[in-house]
Amino acid sequence: MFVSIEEKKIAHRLVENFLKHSEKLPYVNIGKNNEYLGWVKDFNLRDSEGRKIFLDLAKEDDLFLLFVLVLGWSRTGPWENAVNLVSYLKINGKDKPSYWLEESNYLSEINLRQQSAELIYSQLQYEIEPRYKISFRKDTFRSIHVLATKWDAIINKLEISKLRSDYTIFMTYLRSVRGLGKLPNEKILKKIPLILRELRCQRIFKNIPGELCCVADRRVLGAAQSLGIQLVNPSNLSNLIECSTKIYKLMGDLYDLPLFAYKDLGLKMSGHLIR
DNA sequence: ACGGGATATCAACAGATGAC
DNA sequence: GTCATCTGTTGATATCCCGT
Repeated sequence: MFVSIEEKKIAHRLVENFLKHSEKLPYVNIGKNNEYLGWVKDFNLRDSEGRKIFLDLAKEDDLFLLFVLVLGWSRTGPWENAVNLVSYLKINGKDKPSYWLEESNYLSEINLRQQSAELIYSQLQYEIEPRYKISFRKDTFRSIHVLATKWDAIINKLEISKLRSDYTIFMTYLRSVRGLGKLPNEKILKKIPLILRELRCQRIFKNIPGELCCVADRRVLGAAQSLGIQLVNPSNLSNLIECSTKIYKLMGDLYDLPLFAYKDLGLKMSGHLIR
């Protein structure tokens, strides 16, 4: 996809602005070389004993939770729900694929979900209070079960992708699994790059290209539109990759975050920048 | 204060539209 | 006609709103 000189200028300004204000953005962790360190590196949450909640993706259970996070985040609702769901599973020892493989377990988790949401709220210390009451969607649990049934295959595809240095193998496979979307037959798409982004950020797989790591969700697309950056509608895997590639060309190792944060930067910049 | 219906929100999907 | 892109619909659920 074509990147114009004007788009490069817009991106440059946005990145400058983003870096200047990144400390005020609760969801942003930035490293010494102005690179994004990843979302799961630090959720800005602590358990009752004051220990930070985060995912170490070198551990298989935490890797499983990264996928759960993505499933939760791909649902409607405040993003806090996804983070709290992952924290609930981690703190309460429900972070193993084998647990979710059992049909009786995932069905009982559905029934428990209201209590679980209240439980985790009482178990955590928040640096920033969630905006709404924590709640867990029913359909997310079925998807976690499906994830568990495909877990070995998913790991296998990741390994093959690593060996061949082609992570579209993994993406294509994940996209093909039915039941990871909110309906039993639906599939996941938009948030697939997030998985690769977090793995790249933690350097678990060292040959993941940044071009496959930018999320283009509604918020990112909206920001691009109001800034005058042209992105295709990521309605299938090839569009998604095209979109992610262009964002990476513009933003580098900050990925989609400057665009994601655009709203929160309270920008006066769009007026000057576009014509 | 409480329950039920309407509304807003989002991503995925499928059908419609447009370009060649 | 084929392929890619655009648009409208679908479905779950939290929140809002109103009557009781």
